[in-house]
Amino acid sequence: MPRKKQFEVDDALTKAMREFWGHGYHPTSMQDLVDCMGIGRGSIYDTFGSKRGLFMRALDHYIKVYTSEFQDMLANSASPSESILNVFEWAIAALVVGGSRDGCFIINTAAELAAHDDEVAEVVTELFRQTEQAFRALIEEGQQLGEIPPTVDAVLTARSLLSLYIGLRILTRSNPDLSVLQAIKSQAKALVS
Amino acid sequence: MPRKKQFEVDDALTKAMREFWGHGYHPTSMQDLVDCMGIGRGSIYDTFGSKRGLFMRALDHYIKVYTSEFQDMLANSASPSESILNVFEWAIAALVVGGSRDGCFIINTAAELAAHDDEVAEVVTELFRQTEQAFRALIEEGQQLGEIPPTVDAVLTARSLLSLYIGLRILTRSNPDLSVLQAIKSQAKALVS
DNA sequence: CTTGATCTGGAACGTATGGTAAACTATGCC
DNA sequence: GGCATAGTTTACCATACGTTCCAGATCAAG
Repeated sequence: MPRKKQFEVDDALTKAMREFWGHGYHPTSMQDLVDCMGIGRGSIYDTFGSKRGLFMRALDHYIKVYTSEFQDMLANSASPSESILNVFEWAIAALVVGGSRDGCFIINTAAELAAHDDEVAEVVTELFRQTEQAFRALIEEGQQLGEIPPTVDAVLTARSLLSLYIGLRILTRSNPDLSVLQAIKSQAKALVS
Repeated sequence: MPRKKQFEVDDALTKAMREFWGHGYHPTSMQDLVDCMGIGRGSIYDTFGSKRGLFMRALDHYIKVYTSEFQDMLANSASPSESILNVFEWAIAALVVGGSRDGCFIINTAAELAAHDDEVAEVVTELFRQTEQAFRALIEEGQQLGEIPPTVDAVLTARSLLSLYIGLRILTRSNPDLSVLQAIKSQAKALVS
């Protein structure tokens, strides 16, 4: 009976995500989204309801991708402390290899919207919390393996790593100076050595 | 001969700064600015040229105020390492005392605009550089006084403090969880102990 | 092939945007 | 007091915004 959708929702979401990620919520117009997603306005509104609805879906989509890449990175690391370093190396590589100053979608969104949008704040906070937990788990794992000193406070250090990471990502948006970014990575290493 | 300005430029700038600071560049409309500055559109355009011109002036104004407060804080601290801690305590207090999630204007601007606006990126990067230098000077001063171990790498640690600070400020925008912020402050202390 | 449900793309809507132009008002020197 | 100068106010402009709507295209079931 019904006609099938002529576009893949996930494809469209990925394109919208990239647009929002790079430019932010407010500077991205519906026309930009129509152009980059390759589908009509009507289809966007039928499928996602509103610009904000599309943004929230794009944010969720990013979290899925982000979480997935994060897991892959963990799986491909030789040890917990190397996993931690890889997180920082990965963020630096995004700048060096791609030359992209887009940073992290979640962190950009935290800065742009979270202060005045409680729903966004909740999503963002939850991911920060998860990231902190992931760092904490890696630290504790490393301690059990004996490669991270037992004197390291797992909770406090996980929170510090999160803050260092956010700082690195924000610096990336304005300052492509590698030596600063490498210093932050070194500090992350020092915290778990 | 000419009629005198009926408003104080600095007053108007302070009001505009607060508006941009709290809401960001794009979500702030000229009408918002007319309302909050208490002067007419014409006067704004005559004095500041454009919305962007006003924003850049507001950003400069913030830097003046920020730098001044920074110097005051340094002058009122008992020692270099206490100065460093006060920077973090000050950022936390802005949330606790005022309940404001506005964060730091510069850091918000770095996240919102720096990636696509080279002039903004330059201003922001310069202030980051100055902040890093201030941290570095404090560390070296503390080392000469013997309160910070000579084994601490001043450059690397200054950069880490900057990154921790930026992270703290971004977290403030979404997550008013004090224990996380206190952990970051503790880490800052640990880095210079 | 017809039918009916769904999807699509673009036209159209009302509003709000950043910016401008011009009339009006106040000031201080001649 | 006139007059040039500059500040203020108001109305306005063209455009761009997010959203809605609808005519037509496309599909699957009967």
